[in-house]
Amino acid sequence: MPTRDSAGDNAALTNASDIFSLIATGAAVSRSALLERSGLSRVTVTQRLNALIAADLVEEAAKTLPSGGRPTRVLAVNRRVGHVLVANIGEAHLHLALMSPEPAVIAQSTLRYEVAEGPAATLDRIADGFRRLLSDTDGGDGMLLGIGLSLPAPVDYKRGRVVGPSIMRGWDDVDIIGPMVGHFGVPVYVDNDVNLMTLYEYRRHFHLADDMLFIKVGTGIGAGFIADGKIFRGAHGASGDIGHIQFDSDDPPLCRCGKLGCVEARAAGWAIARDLRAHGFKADNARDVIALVEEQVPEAIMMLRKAGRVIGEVMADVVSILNPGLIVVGGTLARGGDFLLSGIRELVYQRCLPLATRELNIVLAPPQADIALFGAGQLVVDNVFSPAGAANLLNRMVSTAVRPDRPERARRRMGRAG
Amino acid sequence: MPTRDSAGDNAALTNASDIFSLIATGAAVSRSALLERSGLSRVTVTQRLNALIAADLVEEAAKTLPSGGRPTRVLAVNRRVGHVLVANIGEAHLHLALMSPEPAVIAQSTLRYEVAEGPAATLDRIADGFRRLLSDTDGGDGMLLGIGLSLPAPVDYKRGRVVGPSIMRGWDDVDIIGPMVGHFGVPVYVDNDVNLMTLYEYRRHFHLADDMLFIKVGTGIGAGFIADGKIFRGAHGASGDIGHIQFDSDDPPLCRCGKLGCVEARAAGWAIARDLRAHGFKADNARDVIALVEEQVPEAIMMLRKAGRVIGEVMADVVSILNPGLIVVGGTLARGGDFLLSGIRELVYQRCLPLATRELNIVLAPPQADIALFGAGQLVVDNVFSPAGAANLLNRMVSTAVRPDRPERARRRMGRAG
DNA sequence: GCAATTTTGTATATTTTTATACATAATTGA
DNA sequence: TCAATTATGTATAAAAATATACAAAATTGC
Repeated sequence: MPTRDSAGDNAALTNASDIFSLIATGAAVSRSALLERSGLSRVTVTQRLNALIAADLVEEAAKTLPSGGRPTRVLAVNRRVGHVLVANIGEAHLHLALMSPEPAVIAQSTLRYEVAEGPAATLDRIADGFRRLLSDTDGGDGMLLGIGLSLPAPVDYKRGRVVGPSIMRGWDDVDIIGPMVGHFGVPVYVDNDVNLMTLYEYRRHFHLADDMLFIKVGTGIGAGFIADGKIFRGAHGASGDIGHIQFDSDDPPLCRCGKLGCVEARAAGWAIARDLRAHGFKADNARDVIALVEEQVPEAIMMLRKAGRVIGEVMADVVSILNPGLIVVGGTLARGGDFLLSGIRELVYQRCLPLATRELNIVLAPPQADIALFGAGQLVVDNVFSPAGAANLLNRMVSTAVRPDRPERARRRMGRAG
Repeated sequence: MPTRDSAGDNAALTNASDIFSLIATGAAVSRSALLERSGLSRVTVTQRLNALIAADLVEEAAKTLPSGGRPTRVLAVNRRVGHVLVANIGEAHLHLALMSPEPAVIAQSTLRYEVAEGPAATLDRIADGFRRLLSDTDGGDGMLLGIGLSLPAPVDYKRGRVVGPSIMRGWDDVDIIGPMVGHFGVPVYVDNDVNLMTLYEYRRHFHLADDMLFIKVGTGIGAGFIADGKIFRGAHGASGDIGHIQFDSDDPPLCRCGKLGCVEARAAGWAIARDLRAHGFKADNARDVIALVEEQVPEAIMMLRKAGRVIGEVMADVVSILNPGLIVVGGTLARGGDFLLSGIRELVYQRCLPLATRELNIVLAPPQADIALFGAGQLVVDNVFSPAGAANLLNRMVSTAVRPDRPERARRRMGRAG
């Protein structure tokens, strides 16, 4: 049986991971909520909470909640408990960031690269960039909690690998997690960029809903889905591939995937840009299309409205299949606002039975940059603060003796209870 | 602090609900697995397990597993621990059954009724029928664990109510659970029949898969979906409504729902029967269609193949959206075998990208009657044996002092350990 | 036939948790 | 102003769980 003092405090700390997780995930932010959610006795909750407070992992917020008697003290994870590293791997850029657990950007950098460099070299550049971010910020507060990577390709989440040929040439079935864990020795998570956008929109803006369908309409078209509060990924990480659903029409356009009549070939940014070029306009991508719409160019507006109806057509099928209560539309073309949304709504309300649509909300995502990057941060935090992740994290903390920075006077403020 | 003996045994029993749940759900069926899954110490596991064995809730199977040393003893819930009551409410029949927890039928009965009788009268008839089943079998072993009801309409599972106008006229937003709980005082679960079919097919035949899409092709067409081992129901219980997805064609047929061109209007049993009648054949429903197919009537075969392609068309969209690893086709028309399946496969493999289909299995459900009824039984058992359900169940058992029947000599075989 | 291995049984000391109790703090409303 | 209410703090006895240890059972393989 280990003697008291440092080893004893460490045992108390690792024993408190369940309380830490409840606070860190927001599932319980007061002593009474901890009592209720943990199933432990009041004395044990106090003992474990005191261990977390003594270690500066948890703090009592200045905020209290009125209760009719003594006010309830709100608890929160110390924001200096640690940080996460995230990267959004695009087709031409690597966007890296060091973030606090909110997640909020502490520092960031953007590197140009080419897919042809291949995954090994790219992951090394990302690792180098991460190290530079850490050294530039003097290592940030506390410890590195984990790393998140976003990719514009289908990802088998469990295996942490890109699945199938995709625009990320050379990345198919490549181990991404292994090298990154080798570099930093922390948990690493990889996911598809639309899934990460979906996660972030949900957690930041729509977390009160049980489920949410997110449609990303930009250069390409994709969807992410939250079911019972969690991302739904499908058997191989390829769910939400609505851009390549085809439907018949006269003279169906050829898609980049090689099939005829795909939704993407009709309504994606690149397809609208193509049609605008055919009308003599200068447009290469979704951003150019939106610029023309914002200039009130009638042809651009007409094509965006038409794209809305095409997207609405496939949305109607999705609504029949998934029965979502909320649809959020984001991505570059979403900046077209009601020009896009009205077409989506028209087809969805026209095609679906009333049962599926009478309580369905279709809204635009709030404008914000780098959503996939923030989604990667959110993914890391969600995993690291989960019950299993918290146990692992506290074990890591006691074994490396790294605690959040804390002034001398605060050290060991609380003795062991009971 | 309660004194020992009866009260002490009861506390030991309710304290053992977590162990009971692990065994009952099959998550752990040996002492070492219980040790690993419960997180408790070996002595505590033994103490709680002994309490369950003493109460005849759990038994050591004759079966053992070789381990290289002393063989591992397999544990199982005593099948006399209790029973469940289930009802499949159809459009013209009520099919009731008393089942053991496997679930397996102990006794059953079928009653004719009319939807127009309304929910209150119908639920009373079901309650009467349930009481008759109980009295005919002398109450069955142990206690009544719970009740499950299957309905051919969208069901908001959390609220236990039919949602929206449906073929169950008069049932919209009616409280079904309340009256049934009032009658029997046990947990009651209500779900859509296709969801229950999906659950049963999954748990009985395909439980090793992470996800499964089930298509019921009969009089109507509907789908159920298992994601991460659980039924996915959508925001209002209306997911899987693929029968009313429309797609364009010349002269689209009118559906029963009032829209034009629905999948159901083209490929459901009633639609094929309509087309066969137009060709002079005598056919009213899916069963009649299959009878003609089994007689090798060319027109019936041609229409079934065509229905397969229509269903395949919509399945292709579903595959793009959900990325399932497995599709199971059931319902009356599934008895058409490859006449139906070949069309489904043709369109799915043709329409979807290789990533979505290269590891996709499309199979027929094994032929079995009353799948929705068994699904209702499975739903009850899954809930009652869950960690929370098991805690509730053991509390109910100690408060009513009802235990599985047990001979005198086996009583209190094990004293309290430690 | 027997040693090694793995599972299961039982006992006891130590640690942890819970139950119970008394007390203080900080509102809230009459 | 003060009693009532709710949250939080602290202490102690009792109960539960864990760690540790020794032993027996039932294979398995040489």
